[in-house]
Amino acid sequence: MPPSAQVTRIKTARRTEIRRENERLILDAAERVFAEAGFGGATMQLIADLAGLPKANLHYYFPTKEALYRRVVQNIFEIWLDAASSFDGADDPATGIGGYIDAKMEISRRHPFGSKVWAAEVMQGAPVIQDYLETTLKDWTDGRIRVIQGWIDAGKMAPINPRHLLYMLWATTQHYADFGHQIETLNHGKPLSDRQWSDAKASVKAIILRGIGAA
Amino acid sequence: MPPSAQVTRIKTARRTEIRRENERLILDAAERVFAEAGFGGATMQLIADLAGLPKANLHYYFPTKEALYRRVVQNIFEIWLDAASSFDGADDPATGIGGYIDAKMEISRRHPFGSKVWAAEVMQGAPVIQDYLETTLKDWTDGRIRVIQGWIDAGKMAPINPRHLLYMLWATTQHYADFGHQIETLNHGKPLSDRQWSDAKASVKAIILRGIGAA
DNA sequence: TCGTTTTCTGACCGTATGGTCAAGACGCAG
DNA sequence: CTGCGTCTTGACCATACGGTCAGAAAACGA
Repeated sequence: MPPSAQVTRIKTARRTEIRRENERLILDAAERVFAEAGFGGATMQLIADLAGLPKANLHYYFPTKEALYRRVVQNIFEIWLDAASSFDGADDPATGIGGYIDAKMEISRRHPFGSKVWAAEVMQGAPVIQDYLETTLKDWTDGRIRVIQGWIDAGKMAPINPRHLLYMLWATTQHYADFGHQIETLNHGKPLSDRQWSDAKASVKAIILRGIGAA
Repeated sequence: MPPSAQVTRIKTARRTEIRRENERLILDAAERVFAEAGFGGATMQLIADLAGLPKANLHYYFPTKEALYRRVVQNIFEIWLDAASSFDGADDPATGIGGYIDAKMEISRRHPFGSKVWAAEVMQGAPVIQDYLETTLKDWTDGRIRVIQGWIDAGKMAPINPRHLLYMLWATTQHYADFGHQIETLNHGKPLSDRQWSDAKASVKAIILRGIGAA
């Protein structure tokens, strides 16, 4: 590697630091605004204000509103897929599915905005991430269905339809993020406490694990 | 009743007929557009085109975009509450909850657009129907929780947390509407067939009813 | 200090949107 | 036909939005 190239790399790294910090600032603000207003209702001005930057600066880092939105959706999708690790490496459904429920409930708690953005995107027909649904998500789903079917064949759980079990897991865990406002309203207007989150996790796991005969 | 009043009533009835027909046309179009684009992304022009009416005509029947949206949300909320009847008048959880699942799955199938509008509204903090959540929904929820608790006390089902059971019912059944596009994509791009809908209903009921010890 | 690259930002632009309005069409009772 | 209330609609308006741009400022290596 010639010296000039190394210099360039260092310079790039430094530049990248500023860039990354601002991109993070913008992405955080965007995630929140997109979640609370939807793509159509979100404005670049609102995101800029929340990020504490002038609007023109947003367009310096993200050329268009769509590009910014795409990045937000991709980010949450990656977090979402990471929860799969809880699923793998488990020999029995109680461990695998129980761990998956815990992981996804934790995501709902820690990333409620991202979860809502994802939900809204899918509800509107996934105009931006349709290819992800057809490739990554489909592969992921097929793989887990095989795992669950294996447990059924091994007599470790009742012979339910694995696909609908997966849908139930997704639905139930995401509900605590997507409908968090409704849940909060029904909880005397207060967010769920630590104890209540534990109770929610335990309740979901209890019903589902017993429901599939793995309790 | 004086004759003049009768005449007025007939006239009103005729007028109302036209009015109701056009309102229905507009509301159907609006429900679809709001579901597919969100409130912010929806435009009066789009709704007008889908309804086959000039845009100015929409403003004759609904003064503002918000008024139109409010009506759409109220409509789905009423349908949604009607499913409660399946819940009442049941003496055991298998009948009551099983019937409720059937009813809500049917709503997801027949009113996917309304379901999505409702979901988006709640996800964005229920700016329009917050009062419904605090009054009607809260009362409804408290009532069903008492019913479920009664079943538990009578030993008809396992002692799970009724509130989280309700959330699971809502989440799972609405998922088939709100995430219908994702489900369709994972179903080789085709909508669920009659058989697949039956399978979904049966799977959901099987897991939940067994999960609460009422199978 | 100088030169270069990256970052920042106010001012600006074309367009699309929600909403208005006035004029007319239509239905209908007298 | 006439008069009256309801409905219809093209044209129009003010505003807000996404996006652009030129030039200033800052960062940084030499």
